[in-house]
Amino acid sequence: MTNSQSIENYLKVIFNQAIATDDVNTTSIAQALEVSLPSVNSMVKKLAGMGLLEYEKYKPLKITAKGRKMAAMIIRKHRLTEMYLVEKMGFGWEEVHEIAEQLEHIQSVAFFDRMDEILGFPERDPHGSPIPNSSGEFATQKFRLLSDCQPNELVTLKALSKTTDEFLKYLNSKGLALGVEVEILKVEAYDKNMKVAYGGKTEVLSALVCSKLLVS
Amino acid sequence: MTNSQSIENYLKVIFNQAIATDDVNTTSIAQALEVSLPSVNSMVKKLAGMGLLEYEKYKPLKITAKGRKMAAMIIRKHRLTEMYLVEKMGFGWEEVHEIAEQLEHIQSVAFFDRMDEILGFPERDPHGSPIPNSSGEFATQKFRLLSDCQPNELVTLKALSKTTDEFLKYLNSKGLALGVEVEILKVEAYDKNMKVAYGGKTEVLSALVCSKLLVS
DNA sequence: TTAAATAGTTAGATTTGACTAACAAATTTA
DNA sequence: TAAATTTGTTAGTCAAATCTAACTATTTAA
Repeated sequence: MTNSQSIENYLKVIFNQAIATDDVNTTSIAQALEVSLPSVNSMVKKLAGMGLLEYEKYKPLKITAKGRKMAAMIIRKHRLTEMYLVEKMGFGWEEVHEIAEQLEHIQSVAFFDRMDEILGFPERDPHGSPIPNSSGEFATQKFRLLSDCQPNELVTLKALSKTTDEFLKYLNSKGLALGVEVEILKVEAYDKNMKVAYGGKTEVLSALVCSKLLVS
Repeated sequence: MTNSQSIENYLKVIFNQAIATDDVNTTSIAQALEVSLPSVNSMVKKLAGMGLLEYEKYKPLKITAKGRKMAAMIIRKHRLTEMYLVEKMGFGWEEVHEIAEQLEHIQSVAFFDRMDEILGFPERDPHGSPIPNSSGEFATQKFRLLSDCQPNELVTLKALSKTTDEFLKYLNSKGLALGVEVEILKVEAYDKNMKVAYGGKTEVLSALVCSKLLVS
């Protein structure tokens, strides 16, 4: 095999970090994968040898076009799987990440293309993250953070940043789902708590929560 | 991880051979997995250490109850996946083995239990092989080989033994599918070719083909 | 602007699961 | 039953992916 699960996991992490900052550093990869720095160093050299990264000693890493494409295909598998699990198998959005982490390493292209077709070629996964198409391209539309919105705005919840299963369960308990219209009633100056209205009720959302909700 | 994909593949092969003969020998495992004899030898010791096999030097191997159960769970995953791919994702029965070989190593129990539920707890996979339930038990009903049937018998195709994708494509081309009623018209004494009738036509099936078709 | 802290690297060990070469036991067959 | 063949085992090697310990380069801050 030319690409092991390990390689795929590194590539995915590197790709995700490259979206934010373009340059990627070794330490952040080590943290994301919960692996030692020397492990990252040796894998990085290997990936560079495969033409997936540009590597020079002590310089920040850069992902190549080839690396970006391969990473996009893995993320495609992950997000299609999440969508399939929610839409076609009845799982909750807080249950699917773990399962998709495993399924994303399945090699069969036909399997994922069939999922894609059955789902009607969705552009976003259940958490609002874009799903790369079979060429590796995906929607780049940027949403605003709810925490950057002002009182009296009426916005729609479109996606989540940095989710965890715990956060998703919290959102379930508050009746917050993608597509919900939220009106900002008040922003507390002191701690940036937001008083909002949606689904016929009012709630107070902490700054932490608001910084993870993407709206438009 | 206490069970790697490698361990799972060994266990599956050993289990399948144990069905036929109870005793299992090292060489047949090596052939089935396309691996060297010393590789099998060292893995067998490891599996014995895990309580999945009984091993004594130069003696035939025996699978333990624990090993049998673990193997059944892997086979359950494989066969449920095949059934799901055919019934819910529109794949042909000749396409699903390869994909299921990969999916059978997914750890999530919920994923397979959900498949099982969606499929209505099927007892057999698309090739007629029994699917172990979530406790590891499965149908043991034995079918007859078509090659053991006599002229003038009317039988129903129930399952296949030793299938390959090529054989399945051959069956597709002949319009042979599970559930088809087959009447045996004549058995050629010399080469055991069978002249049979089904679906409003007659065909001549070779002894090789007849020895892979299970009927009742 | 140098000392301290952080980030990255090298060397060498470990584990897993494979391999080849050499050998030993068991079985088959002449 | 003795020789030949087949089957199983041991010893030692290798590659992948991890680790710790020790070291070097870069960045930050006193």
